[in-house]
Amino acid sequence: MSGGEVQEQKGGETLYGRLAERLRRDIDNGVFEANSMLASERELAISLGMSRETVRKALRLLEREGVVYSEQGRGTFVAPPAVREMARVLDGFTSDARRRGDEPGQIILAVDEMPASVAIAGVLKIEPRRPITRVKRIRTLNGRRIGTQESFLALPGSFPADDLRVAGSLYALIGERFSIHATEGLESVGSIAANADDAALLDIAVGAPLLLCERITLSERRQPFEYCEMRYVSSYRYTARINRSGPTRP
Amino acid sequence: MSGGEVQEQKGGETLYGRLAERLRRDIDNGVFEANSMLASERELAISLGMSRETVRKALRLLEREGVVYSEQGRGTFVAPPAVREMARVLDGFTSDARRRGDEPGQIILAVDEMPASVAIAGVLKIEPRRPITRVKRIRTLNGRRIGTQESFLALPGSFPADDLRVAGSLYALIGERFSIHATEGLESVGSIAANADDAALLDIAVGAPLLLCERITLSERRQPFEYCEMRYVSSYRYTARINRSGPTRP
DNA sequence: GAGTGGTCTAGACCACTCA
DNA sequence: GAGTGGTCTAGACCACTCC
Repeated sequence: MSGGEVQEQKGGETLYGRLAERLRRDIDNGVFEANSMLASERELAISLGMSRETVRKALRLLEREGVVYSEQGRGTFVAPPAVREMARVLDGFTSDARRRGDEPGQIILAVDEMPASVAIAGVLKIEPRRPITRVKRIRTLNGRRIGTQESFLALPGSFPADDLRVAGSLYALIGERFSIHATEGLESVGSIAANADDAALLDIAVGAPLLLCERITLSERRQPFEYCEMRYVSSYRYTARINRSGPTRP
Repeated sequence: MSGGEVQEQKGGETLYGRLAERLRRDIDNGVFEANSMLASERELAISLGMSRETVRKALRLLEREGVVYSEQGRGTFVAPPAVREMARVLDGFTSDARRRGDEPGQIILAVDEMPASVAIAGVLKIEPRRPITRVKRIRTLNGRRIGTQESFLALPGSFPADDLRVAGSLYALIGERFSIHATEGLESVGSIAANADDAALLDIAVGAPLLLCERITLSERRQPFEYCEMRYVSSYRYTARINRSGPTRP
């Protein structure tokens, strides 16, 4: 048994991560045809000089990304391009938009401190009236106004609006300033009619249909630190890949 | 090295699946407090008589479900209840609603065959004018009409509306009848104003804001077999847990 | 029956956190 | 430095598909 031998671990990445990256690139570049079979896990392991479990980790990663799919007893196959091109994660407005080749932007309307209302204190798990930071912005796409966004943040301190203008991304600023890193969140979507504020900010009629997205964002330690409400005009769409895996009802 | 020993594999499930189930149940029943640390992977492995990798598989499964979270160098912790109760997967209208304790229902308006339009043939990757099955339904929640749903299905054959009434679930019927099993899909959401049809079916005013959801559903072999358009009244909401894991841009 | 993915093991080293 | 999760290995058995 030669369990842990040398393990070169170069480049700061993992072995399976590098293999996944390489396979992903090959598949994107059309080295393999859609639905064609990859080499078997055992073949890959032997030819690359790594363990089969490591190959499997790379393949399971690619499967979760929608790049390949495996079937027991048959093999591992290249997913059709339509599937591969699907947006993979809803990781926020900016990258969602960038992924589709659009240029996102923002207009910062306000960054101020206010006492938490009972409702917001409830979702952020803090005491009511504790000071929170409010950030109100207009989201743009290729210069066009497509929605408003209002964030309520429970943070150790506040920051001036100019810092956000410089940083560009709210999450990047919060990560750098307060060492709070967003990991996941609960999102909820629905529809709503534009009110007078929305109408004025987005240059639409009162009563026009808007896409309403609410989000509670969690830190690494799973503490909610942001409640966020977004209202998008109907031309904007929000896209995601959905896994239908049996969760055994949480 | 006694690699593959007896491996009892009873009950048709996997070892790590049963461990995950047990931990999930204990956590739900409050055996552990929120944010409290679980036994370490090594301890669990020894005390349960299984390998550490198997314990890890169970923990990674629970982590993806949002039940626990791990931090390198610190330990594995119970996620706060708010996180655990988050809807885990958007696995279709019915279970999304059931998870929140509501009673979903449907009114089947039409099941018929029609030639595929160019647009639908495009997304389903079939030739235009090939016959497809159309299913139009009204979705209800606790008896109230909350939305319309129109599915366009590329199937080897059709079925009478009564079969769908008996089966209850469209996916269950398709799985049983044609051995096509839905695995994942691309969903897109936006907003739209109600047209005359929507208004009549949902008993709302023309122009009222609706939540528009489109879905392309894929089979196990990653062939698209359904294009589906859903329109929900604004009181209905659609909820999901979002992972913010760096995907290295697909 | 040959080949495939799915599970499981016993052990190793590494990176990290925390006292 | 003790303890934790993260990675990796070499090898085994099982369930499944396809010929």
